[in-house]
Amino acid sequence: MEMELDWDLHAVVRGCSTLTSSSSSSSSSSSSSSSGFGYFHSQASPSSVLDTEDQQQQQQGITNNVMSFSAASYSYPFGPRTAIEELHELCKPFFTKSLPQQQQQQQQSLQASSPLSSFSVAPPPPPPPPKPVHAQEKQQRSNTNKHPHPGGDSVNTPRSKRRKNQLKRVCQVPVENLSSDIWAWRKYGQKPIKGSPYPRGYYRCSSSKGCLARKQVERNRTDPTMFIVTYTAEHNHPAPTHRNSLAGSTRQKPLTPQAAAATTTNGGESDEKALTPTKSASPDISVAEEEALPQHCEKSSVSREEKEEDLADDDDDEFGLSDMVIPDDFFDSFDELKEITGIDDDGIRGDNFFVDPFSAIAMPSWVANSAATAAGGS
DNA sequence: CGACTTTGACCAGCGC
DNA sequence: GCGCTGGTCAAAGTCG
Repeated sequence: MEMELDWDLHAVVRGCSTLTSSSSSSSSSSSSSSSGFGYFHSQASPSSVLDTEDQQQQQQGITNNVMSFSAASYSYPFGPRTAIEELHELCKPFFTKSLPQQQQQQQQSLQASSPLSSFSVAPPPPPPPPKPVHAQEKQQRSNTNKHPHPGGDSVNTPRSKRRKNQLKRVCQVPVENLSSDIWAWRKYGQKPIKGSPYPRGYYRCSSSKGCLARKQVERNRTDPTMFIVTYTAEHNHPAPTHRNSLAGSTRQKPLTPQAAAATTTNGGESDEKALTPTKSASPDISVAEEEALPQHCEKSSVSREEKEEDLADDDDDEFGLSDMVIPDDFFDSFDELKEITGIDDDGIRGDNFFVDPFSAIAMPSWVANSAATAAGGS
């Protein structure tokens, strides 16, 4: 049942940083090895991404450009730092550059052939050649074409609605991976998406005011155990070494009257909301979830429709290659871990799952919670 | 008090 | 041109 779905990952965003810290520190303030993410600077990455992206799209569409990241890096808690670094490494290709097509394909085959595909580790991406910044230019252009919003929060980022052909990176992230992002994200909106029973959450980088980085998170409509994370724009600042004051805090609020009402009046997302006992209505995954390491990442600058289409088309592909059958395989795989770490089923499937050595590295408890519920609930 | 989530409203992009 | 849809804003409320 989805009753347990804990969409309340809100603050999560920050939680990710936690995982970077040593296992002893579960609080948000933990320092992360974020340095590893320094690569996510805006200038160079977008362009290369775009380039690759365009190529990929032209050559074969984006459907196959999937990178798989997984809990693999988490799988072995021994050596938090290493795990983190690994994580970062895994994220690199996603954040800054696209994995060479061949590699990605290899990756896919790898995944497809492995029962534990979700745990396969993407090989570190080769250093991409420096490229001109097309993506940003594109975005800038698009922004400048619009009227600055009266209440706009940024001087150089006029309010822009849909950004046609804006560079995007689409990732499929398993619930268990929804935590490993060092960036702090702040939710600024949520909308039900037509055709999808799940709402889409909108997040922006909260680390820096001027940062244009955004991400959208929505549950995969065909596989609720997976989340579709779409990254837009790039961070224009170094990765935070630590999160803000509220980092790691999960705003678990009781169902407010308003939210309660919302649950009954919100169409598509209503069921999800209704299923959210501990949260007000936040069907969408929290940041943490989203930030999770990308299980499957695609970069695309395609328009919405195209993207959705691709995603839809990818479903087969993605599932074919990842076959994220989380429930059994996933937990089975943890049985061994369980043995090693000494945590019990409750620890694994429950809130404490990621609070163990493994979790300390990988995810905050809240993530575990949401992940567990999501995996089981859907 | 600051940062966050929630949520309704606004508005631009897009298809017809 | 119109309507639908998605992306963003901002007020209100929550939390530490």
